[in-house]
Amino acid sequence: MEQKESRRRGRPPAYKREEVVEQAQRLFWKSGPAGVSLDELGDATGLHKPSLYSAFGGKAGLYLAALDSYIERGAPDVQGALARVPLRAALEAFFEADLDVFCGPEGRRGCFLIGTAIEAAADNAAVASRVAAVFAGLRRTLRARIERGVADGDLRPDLDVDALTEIIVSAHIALAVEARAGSERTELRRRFVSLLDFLGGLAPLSEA
Amino acid sequence: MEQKESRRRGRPPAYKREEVVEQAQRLFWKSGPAGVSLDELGDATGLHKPSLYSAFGGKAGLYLAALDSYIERGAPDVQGALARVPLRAALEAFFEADLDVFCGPEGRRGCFLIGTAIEAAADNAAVASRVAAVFAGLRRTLRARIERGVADGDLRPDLDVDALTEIIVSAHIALAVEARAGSERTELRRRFVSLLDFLGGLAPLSEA
DNA sequence: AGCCTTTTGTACTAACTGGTATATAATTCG
DNA sequence: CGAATTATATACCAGTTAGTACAAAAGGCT
Repeated sequence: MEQKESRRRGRPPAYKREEVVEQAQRLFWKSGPAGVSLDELGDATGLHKPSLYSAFGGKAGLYLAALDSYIERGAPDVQGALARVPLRAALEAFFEADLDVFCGPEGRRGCFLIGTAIEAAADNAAVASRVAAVFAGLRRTLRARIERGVADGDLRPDLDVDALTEIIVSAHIALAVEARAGSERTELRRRFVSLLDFLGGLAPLSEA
Repeated sequence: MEQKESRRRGRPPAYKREEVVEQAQRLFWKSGPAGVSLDELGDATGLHKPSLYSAFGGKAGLYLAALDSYIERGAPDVQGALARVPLRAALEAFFEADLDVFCGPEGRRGCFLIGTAIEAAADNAAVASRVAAVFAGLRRTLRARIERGVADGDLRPDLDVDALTEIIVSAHIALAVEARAGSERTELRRRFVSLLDFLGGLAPLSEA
């Protein structure tokens, strides 16, 4: 049995860690890790620098926390979207979930990972390994879903699953980049629908 | 007849503008606009800050010059690659030209425009409009080449040219992002070959 | 030569950078 | 209550930032 952690000694923190991370993530997302200062982060989170420093070990640590939060909670819900059937509905939901995040209420800011982590990955091994892991995981998940589509009879069995996976991954990345570049959500939706129509047209993904 | 510009009065500049822009571009490419200081730019270009300032009007102007230089001279030679026949060879050359730039001798730094301009586009209208123009031009060029492929008999005439164009553009963007994220050139080549095989497999792009 | 124009190099500034020392406030434990 | 512990807030630091003032240099023009 796990017993509830006995209350910590000393003065209790005046902030909730997740809220701080969330605000920091918003700033990093908008301006990139290099474009945000500790002062701005302090203003936005309400924390003063010493608290930020003791809680996260500095700007790099705070950015890493924001990245982990994105990976665990903020990123598009791939699993949920891909649970749908048939395959076409799953992929449509996948791309729509992308746009929910990339063109959400905060504006057209693209993907936090693709947009900022790649900037930071060059000189931060911890970031680089997370980026690699996320891409690898996405490929694995998509390929598994497409293979299930073949098993379900949603897809012609003679198509190259790896190539199809790459097409979907590439479209995902391109959506993130073009959202960030300012494309309208409706325009981006038009594109992935056109892609799915194309794939469906040459090897119909059946409706059952 | 144009007569040679009479030599300017005053002390002649001790630098060549293009060389300065080239060095600045190298730095911006590696670390992003926000990650480079005027001091670093001064060191790398050999220019002192007042010269940089009078020639480009500050960091933003220098970045814009680097971006324009990339668009005009540094970016992959799309026209040259797409001049080949048949269509498959043209697209192969197009992606190979991408990799020449994205994974060139300077390392895996991706696409200058996709990697850095998107960071800067958010708060710089001049950058945003260039990014939009480049993407639009690339789409136009690719679509025209694919249409020619249909006319040449390289491609089944019933396929959706717009969707095909988007697949190629998406692959181009994804190559840039993944190169930046650290993927090996051979791995990236494997991907676009697999994509072209896939497209060729379902609607053979004839060899003649 | 001597004047004009333009670039160069040094030195400077005021603001900002990430990070920290220190004193104080809030809480638990005894 | 008082001691121990943890967090907060202010003030500070040394280094860096983008940008500038100014005098000297280098060329053309007459």
